[in-house]
Amino acid sequence: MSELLKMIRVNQEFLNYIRVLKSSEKGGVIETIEARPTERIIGQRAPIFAVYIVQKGLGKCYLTEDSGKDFIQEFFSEGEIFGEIEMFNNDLSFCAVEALTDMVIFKIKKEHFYELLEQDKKFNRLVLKLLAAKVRYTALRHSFNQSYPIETKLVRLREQVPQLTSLISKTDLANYLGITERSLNRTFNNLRQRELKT
Amino acid sequence: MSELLKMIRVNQEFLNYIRVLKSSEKGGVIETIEARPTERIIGQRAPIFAVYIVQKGLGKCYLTEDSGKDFIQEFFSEGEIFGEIEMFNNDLSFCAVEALTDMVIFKIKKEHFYELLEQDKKFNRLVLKLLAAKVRYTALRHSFNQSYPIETKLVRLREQVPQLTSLISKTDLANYLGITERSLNRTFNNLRQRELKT
DNA sequence: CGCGTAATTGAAAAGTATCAACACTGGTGG
DNA sequence: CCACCAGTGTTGATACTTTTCAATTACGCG
Repeated sequence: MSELLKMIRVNQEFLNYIRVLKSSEKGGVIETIEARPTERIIGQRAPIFAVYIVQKGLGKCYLTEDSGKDFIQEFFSEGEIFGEIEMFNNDLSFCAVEALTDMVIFKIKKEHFYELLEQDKKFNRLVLKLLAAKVRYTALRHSFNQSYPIETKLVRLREQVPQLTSLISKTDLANYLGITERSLNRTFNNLRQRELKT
Repeated sequence: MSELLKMIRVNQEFLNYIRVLKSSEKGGVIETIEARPTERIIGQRAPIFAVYIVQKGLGKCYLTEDSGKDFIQEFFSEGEIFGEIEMFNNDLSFCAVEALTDMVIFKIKKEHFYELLEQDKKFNRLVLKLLAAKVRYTALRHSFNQSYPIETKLVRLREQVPQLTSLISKTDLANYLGITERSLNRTFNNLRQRELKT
């Protein structure tokens, strides 16, 4: 697993292109909305009428299982899109999306999203690319998550995101890793102790 | 989690369309290949020059972690495509694909795949759709896998695939669930005993 | 100050992996 | 035809990991 598994996903290339579109003559179809921390942008099992692209800020995409447990699929930041999965199969959303910080978000209504896909080759290509990246990311993360002990996962995360615990709450972290907060704490403590000894 | 999570994936709509293409004037770009059980069709971390669509048979898509553990991403059957993820970002393959039964497979070379995407709107649309379905499937499976005990997972699988153990080896089953064979056996035994008592 | 949410901890219980031994199968070659 | 082999499946005992539960503390904010 030498593959890169970013915890907080971004897609600068896509964001740039959305900005280009926004300032073009057809830019009218791209709205801008805002969200404050804890605000839910889309709910789980809800019909979806638009896609959203993060312009600024940090959000989480999570789903609540029947057992009551939450599982966080991904944290997304600049350039990441959501709501698009549901567009293609007319599904209800399988994730809820919630803001963790103040966010600024582009919003494109369903019908305009379709139009763009049909009429704008570059847009079409970027969406294909980003879907492929999502599949890859999700698949690799699942495999990694199943194959290594908690400690390894935590060490990885800290390497990537040094400010880990200040950015993301312990509760969210635990739900991202699919473990309990108790286990998260114990592992943190073990790591800390071991680091002091050396 | 009332969502449907098929263990063995199929995509009849896509397969039908590939067949239509194959018998059209441009059908020449679609080759047919075969594979026998245990044969590896693509290797992990290999460059990919074509996409493959299953016409008949059953295959598994798995990846080997540094720890030596195998993790099975999915089993695919008729109409499922693989190799496409790597096309869009010019990545090396992150999964190996291996035949479990005799297989017949359509093969479309990279450049022709691109052409189809650009020139055939319906093909383009079907690929978008199928990528979205893959994201959804992978995400839901990950969540489910992390959130429930082994027993629940097994019960689910058996409901879906009654002939489970005759179709898929215990080793593969364990690797699909991300558990050891020992745990798989114990859980099967527990279930069996409990069913006898009632 | 007081409320609610998030974080922390210990002890006990439950779940899973590890390991090592053994059984079953189908194919291979002497 | 039998002995052997490799791969797969099975099991018990044990050690380890993780969750559960409940009790406590810390923190931000009106």
